[in-house]
Amino acid sequence: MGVTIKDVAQAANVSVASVSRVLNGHGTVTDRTRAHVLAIMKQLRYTPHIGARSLSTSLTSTVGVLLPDLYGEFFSEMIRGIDGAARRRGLHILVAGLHGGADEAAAVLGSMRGRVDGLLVMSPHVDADLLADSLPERLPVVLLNSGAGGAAYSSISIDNYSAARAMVQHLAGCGHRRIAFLTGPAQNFEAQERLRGYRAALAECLPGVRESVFQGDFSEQSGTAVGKALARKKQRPDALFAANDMMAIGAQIALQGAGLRIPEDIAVAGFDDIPVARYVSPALTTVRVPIAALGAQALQRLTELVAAQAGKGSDAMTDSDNRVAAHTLDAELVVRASSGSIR
Amino acid sequence: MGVTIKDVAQAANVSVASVSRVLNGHGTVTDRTRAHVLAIMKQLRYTPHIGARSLSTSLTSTVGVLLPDLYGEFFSEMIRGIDGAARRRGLHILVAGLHGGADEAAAVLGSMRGRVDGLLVMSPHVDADLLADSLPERLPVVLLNSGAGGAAYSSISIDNYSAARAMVQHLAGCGHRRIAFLTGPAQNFEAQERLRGYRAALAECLPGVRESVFQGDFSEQSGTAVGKALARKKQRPDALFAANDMMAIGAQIALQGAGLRIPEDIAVAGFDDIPVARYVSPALTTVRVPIAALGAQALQRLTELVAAQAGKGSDAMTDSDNRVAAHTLDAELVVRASSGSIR
DNA sequence: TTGTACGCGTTATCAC
DNA sequence: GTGATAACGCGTACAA
Repeated sequence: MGVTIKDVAQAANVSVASVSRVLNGHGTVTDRTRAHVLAIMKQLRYTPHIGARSLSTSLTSTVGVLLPDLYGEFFSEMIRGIDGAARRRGLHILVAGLHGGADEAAAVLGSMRGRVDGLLVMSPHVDADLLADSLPERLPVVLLNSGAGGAAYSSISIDNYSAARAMVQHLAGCGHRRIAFLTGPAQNFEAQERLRGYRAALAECLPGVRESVFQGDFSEQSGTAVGKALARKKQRPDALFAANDMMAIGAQIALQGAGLRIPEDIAVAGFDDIPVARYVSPALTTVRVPIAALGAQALQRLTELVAAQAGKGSDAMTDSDNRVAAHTLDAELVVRASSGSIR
Repeated sequence: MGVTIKDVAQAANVSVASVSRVLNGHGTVTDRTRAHVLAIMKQLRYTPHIGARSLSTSLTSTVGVLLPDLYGEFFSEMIRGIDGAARRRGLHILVAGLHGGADEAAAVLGSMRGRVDGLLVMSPHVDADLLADSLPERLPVVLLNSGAGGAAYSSISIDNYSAARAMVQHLAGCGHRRIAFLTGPAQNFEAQERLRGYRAALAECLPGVRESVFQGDFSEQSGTAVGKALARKKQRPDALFAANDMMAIGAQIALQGAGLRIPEDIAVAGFDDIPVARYVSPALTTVRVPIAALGAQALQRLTELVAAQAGKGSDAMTDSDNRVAAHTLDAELVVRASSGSIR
């Protein structure tokens, strides 16, 4: 096996304690010995064994990242944001995809003991109960884009409500009156919030106009289905606002396939600003979600929790500390210049 | 802190040794005691502390995944493939992005000691020398999409050469004669292989026709630049084959912007089959890289190496084991049906 | 300032 | 079949 702290101590003619002190800068060491030890460490290419360290410190300098098996850009952007923030703090990230349902989530949650100092969780299958049940010890947790934590867990999400509201306001401002909403899965927190924003804006900008909500599931396919259904209708909406870009794209292509012009016959708007949104024609008008920033913020929040817990020990503080109000980030309305899907 | 093996032993009125035996199924235990211990473990919601275990077994059941900071779909697909394969084997993955150059790579490499049983590395900045220099102990490594390992390290990649060759053959088969190639960074192994495939097919199918290679850097921007330059030329190629999809898309949009029709005036082909390739119009003809499968295969290979090393100890085998010939996966030519970018 | 010795949670090797 | 107990590598009182 690798070179240990003992080897370094022996080679430097000091005790392991001194080497440890040099390593962590805690105790007091002569500049002379410090330099000597440092030199030996470099020469021997010594790297501390994290597992051993975490045994005595109960710190791993690693955070767990639990993500749903969503495809594509969203996933990678989130990881990039988290990884960047983690690297800046000298942390490592342990990534796991939560494919299955609650049971698998519980298993993964459990297997995190001793591996991580905290958890970043983003999953529709995880709620406060499951967390409380299958979480090892008092592990700090930050929930991402989920309202499931309630008051018990810290959470960070974008302001889905306001963003959706702003989009509908924009559509109304463009002169559209019959604005339909293509919503996501009913249990999905983000979908709920976006729907809420749609309704609020409708009540606000177009009083008396009835809402028109179609059910989707965030997939392109469901967007296609609704697009086709819409194309067949005698009385079509002026505009369709989909709860995410993939559905918007599916709908847009279906509508175009049925001979309708975007945005002349019907305007289309999305949510997320995934890269593809720029390349369909006309380019999609959408809401930009600062995914990477979201991940970075979440990690930031998590490190605070970790520090707080480490500092205060098992004082009574832990509870109120975790109960920090949910924090939200703003999203940005993206209206593409040249050939937009809204006019 | 959490409940330890000691707590379980005490609650079950047995020794820690017995609990450990139940845990790992190694030694011999009465069915009766086994059941009892199991019950207590469940009741106490005990989870083994991995750090401690790895200290005595020097096994972590975790593999490190080092990826370049490439954006988007490629990144996430790769992680998905690896994560799936890892989960099936009960492994965890530690993900790190290699943003900077060689020095940062070395640092990250070093910090993996004690954390992982093996490493999956995909980075243009990592070569055999760096690996040998900054790798802790005899850590098994599998290189992804890189020829940098030489004979010293196991590597898995797609057959860039054959795939590019097949694409050019296809283009020639469609009647194109003046086929230009938009290449990637000169140091990039994959770009080199694709260029080699282009040249081979040219020599093979269109003897006498001079090659026409433009320099790009895998970015959409560089594709745009070449597209614009091409549009201004008096004598244009029949077809443009870009070493990746982003460049192909940039070029296609630029060519269209200059009033040229795709594929009538000039055919465009790409490489990767990123999702956007399906949504640009006309949809891109491209080479599908089985990214997730690639990741899964790499993990598979890595676990074999890990097992081999663990089994044989530090026998003389390790060397020849690692020297397994580089393994390649096939890519698939994707010719989109309706409105393709090639005709 | 420096060194000794113990504990962290687990596994594995012995005796019993 | 079961129970002490020595590692594993490191941090850290405590003593010197």
